[in-house]
Amino acid sequence: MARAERSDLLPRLAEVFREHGYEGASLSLISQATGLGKGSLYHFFPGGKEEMAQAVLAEIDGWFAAQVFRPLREANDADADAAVAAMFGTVAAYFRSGRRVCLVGALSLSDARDRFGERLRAYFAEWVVALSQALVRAGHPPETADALAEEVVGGIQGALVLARALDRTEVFERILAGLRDRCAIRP
Amino acid sequence: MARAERSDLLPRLAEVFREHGYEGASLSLISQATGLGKGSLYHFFPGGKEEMAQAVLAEIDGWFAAQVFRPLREANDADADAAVAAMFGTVAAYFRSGRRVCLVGALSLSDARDRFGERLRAYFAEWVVALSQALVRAGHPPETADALAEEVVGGIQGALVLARALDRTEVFERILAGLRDRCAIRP
DNA sequence: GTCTATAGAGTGATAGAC
DNA sequence: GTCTATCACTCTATAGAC
Repeated sequence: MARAERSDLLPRLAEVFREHGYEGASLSLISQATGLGKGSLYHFFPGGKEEMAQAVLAEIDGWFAAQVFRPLREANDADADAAVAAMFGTVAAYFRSGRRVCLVGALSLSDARDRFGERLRAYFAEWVVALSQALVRAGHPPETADALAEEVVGGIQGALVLARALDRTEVFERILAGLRDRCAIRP
Repeated sequence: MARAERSDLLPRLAEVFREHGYEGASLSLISQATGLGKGSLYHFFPGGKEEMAQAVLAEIDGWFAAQVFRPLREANDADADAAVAAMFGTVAAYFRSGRRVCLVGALSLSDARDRFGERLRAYFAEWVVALSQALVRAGHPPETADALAEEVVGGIQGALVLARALDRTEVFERILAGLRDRCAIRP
């Protein structure tokens, strides 16, 4: 039986935090989800629950940097519009059409915001900047691109809230389609 | 010393739930915030913390019904556009430009969603329907009004997430201005 | 006495830290 | 596994209004 590695634990840890939030993710739930005893968990994360959540946030940040932010930044003028369109597909798949919560957004609304403040800020700030730059390269006026990017990134978070409250994934899909439409350049 | 009444407690209770979430709102915090001992709290809310949260949600629902949903529903064709505009002002004031969390939205993302599912669903469903009807009366095509209403109600929730994560109230104001603009009829 | 509101010690269960 | 702290909650006791 192969020994566990810290990086192998992160996806399961992330699911527990997404499903139960920071406070609701008890060590016994985490222990159950990972199959590891408390002793092993403290071996991998000496800082306890806070370090586990920080590691999860760092991994989410890394995934979005590679799969979402970088493609937006690296697109040139010719494929910037396609990169923006691809972002909506990537995001819809990641959030499973609204069935999966955005941990960063959920923590931003929760009591744990102060604990992870800078990480939450950096995630959304990087997303807005990368999207705004891609929108400009796609032909949007620079003076409105920042506001549009904020509206889109916020709109995705709102779509998650609404789809979850109404328990209807179509709402998520429909809002994302509308946002994608607003990013398209009209001749 | 005047005796407390259940209805006097609700605003303070609501603040505790908004600031700490359902799980984070411990009875000792609630006791401290209300100045009441556990005995008094269980006198008013025999069902404990869950009944407290249900009562808070019912009051929030009632406030929005009177201040937001009803004005939208009662507007006639001539003042529907003004009613929609007024909604944005009411909402911005209620959420203190993004400094205050929407308890309904936060619970929808949290572990407590299943506990309050129907209440959360009803709140957003009523908001979307009332707004959509007002948009139609203001002159929007009926076939796109539902989607626009979802985009606006979701957009407000997303604006709260983003403004809180970035810790910038201007982001909330700017997104709401953009949404209000999308509700205006263009000749 | 009854009713309503109050306070808080005490319950077992479970939390996170180690 | 062991630790202490804290959780939601119960229970008893007490106050004054009627």
